[in-house]
This record gives sequence, C-alpha cells and structure tokens, in this order.
Amino acid sequence: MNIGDVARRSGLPAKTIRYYEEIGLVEPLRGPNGYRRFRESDLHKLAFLGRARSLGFSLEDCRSLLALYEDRTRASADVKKIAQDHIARIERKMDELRQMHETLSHLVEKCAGDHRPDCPILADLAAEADCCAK
Amino acid sequence: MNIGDVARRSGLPAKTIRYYEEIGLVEPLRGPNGYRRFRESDLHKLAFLGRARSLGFSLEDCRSLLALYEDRTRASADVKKIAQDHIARIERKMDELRQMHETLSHLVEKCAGDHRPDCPILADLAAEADCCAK
DNA sequence: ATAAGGGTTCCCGCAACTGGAAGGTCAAGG
DNA sequence: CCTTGACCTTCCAGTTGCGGGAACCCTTAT
Repeated sequence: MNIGDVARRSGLPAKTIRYYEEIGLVEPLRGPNGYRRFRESDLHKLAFLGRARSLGFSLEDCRSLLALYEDRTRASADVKKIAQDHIARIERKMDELRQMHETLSHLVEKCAGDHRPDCPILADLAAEADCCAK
Repeated sequence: MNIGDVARRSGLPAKTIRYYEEIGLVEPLRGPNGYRRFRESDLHKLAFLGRARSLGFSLEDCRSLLALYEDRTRASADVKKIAQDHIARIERKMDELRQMHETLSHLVEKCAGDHRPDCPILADLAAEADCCAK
C-alpha cells in the first residue's frame, strides 16, 4: 500500500502519517522507488493511533498505549493508569472551561449589545480591582 | 516603571510582556539606557490583557477587545459578538471533552486494572470495526 | 573591584500538525 | 516518444503563546 491508500483507509491525512513515521510511531518499508510501503499491520497501528488521538490522548500517551498494545505480557493496570490520568486532565480542562463559561455568560447577559458604547464586559476586563496592585 | 515592576503589578511574566510588545499589544517608551519605560496606561492595558487571557480569549480577540476598549465610539454589540463567539468555541470544546470523557470513563470502568493483559481499553482502540475500511 | 540584581536581544523549543515549493515516478493517451 | 496528471518524495516555514537560556549591558552597594 502506498501512503494515499493508507490515508484513505485510516482516515488520517498523508501529512500526519509521514509525521508519525518521523517521530517513530510507525515504520513503513520502502519500495525501490523510495515510496513508503505500508503493511496491513502499519495500517492497523495508524487506525489505532487515530482512535487514540480522537479520544484526546497525547502522542506520547499514544506511544505508550501502542507499546502496551503490542506487549502481550502487559498489565491492564498500566493501560488503565494512562487512561485515568487522561480523564483527570480532561476533567481539569472542563472545570477551567466551565469557569470561563460562567463568567462570560454572566457578562454577556448584562451587555446590551446595541450601538451604545457602554459595556459591562469591557468594564469587567478593565476592572482596577486588585489587578494593578500597588 | 521598569518591566519587573509591571510584571509584579500586572501578574504577567516579564517574558510575556515583552512578547506582547513584540506583537504590538503594548508600546512602552524607552529610557536612554534602552530599558522599557511603562506608563500607568500600559500597566492598565496589560492587566486588561491578563484578565481577557484568563477568560480564554485568543490574543487576536484580545487585540480586538483592547481596540474596542480604547474606542469611545464603540458599539457594545461588537464586544458582545466577540464574547459570544468565544462562548460558542468554549461550548464546542466542552462538548468534545464531554464526549471523550464519557467514552473513556466507560472503558476505564470495564478495565480490571490488574496484572493481566486483557484490556477493553486497548480492545476498543484496536477495534477493526470500520476504521480499516477496504 | 566586584558581586548582585536589574535590564536587553536573540534564538531554540514545545504539540501536532498544515501548507507549500521543488522535484522524482508512474500509467495512460495522442 | 512525449506529455499530462496523479501520485510520491524531501525540506522549510508557519501556527499559538509563550518559556528557557545564552550572552551581554546598566546600576547600585559593599
């Protein structure tokens, strides 16, 4: 398989696949013309990576997950730990976003949103409160 | 004021302040020794930027917000639009995270997390389902 | 004289790609 | 045989929002 076929079948852009090779996540063979030659197992790995990425795992996590996947003697606890850490990161991020969302939606609610210049959003951002502490 | 003072009073790292100058968000004066000399108004702007950033606005949004803030003839509608667009981005991101979280927490729940290799998380990631479409 | 504690510029690096340029390869059509 | 077009290759630059560190200048105190 050439990279185009793998791209189609894995759903990953060719650029991404080349990048994954560059950082050592896949190691396709090479044909005599210099083209990458992917085996079914490479396609499989790439699909694995695509799914892991879509769950938000970092490429480093993906590397670990892939290694565990290929290791028949793995302990599922190791996989679980990576996933749980990732879940924790997601939760932190969501809390952060929730905070922002709450503040912003309150401000937006109070803003007339018309042609006049008065704006509680800007007023809040400019708040001298404790920001310009002496 | 030198950059260190402004950093302390605005809560932004000096590096960040230099970067903001580089991209034209603030324009401090310069002393004869080449040091940046910040006015109160610069400090004020930086504090504004700090607050806007903490609400998750991109630097480009910050630039627009700052311009609107300085424009006495602004329409609050313009500010509101930026904020609403940002809220929409936040909501999309939260949905994305919720999705991931749901999938991951189901998988983690099903994983024994012991010394054995069997792992539904890896099984899911490796799912041949439709990923390797012919 | 020198040491500490400011400040300055410049350049690299991060994550995870994306876009584009310049060029090689291959199969089909005129 | 030549060309066209669709592939493929490598390399380089840019994205976002900074952080780290080198190498150097300025000021003040001891």
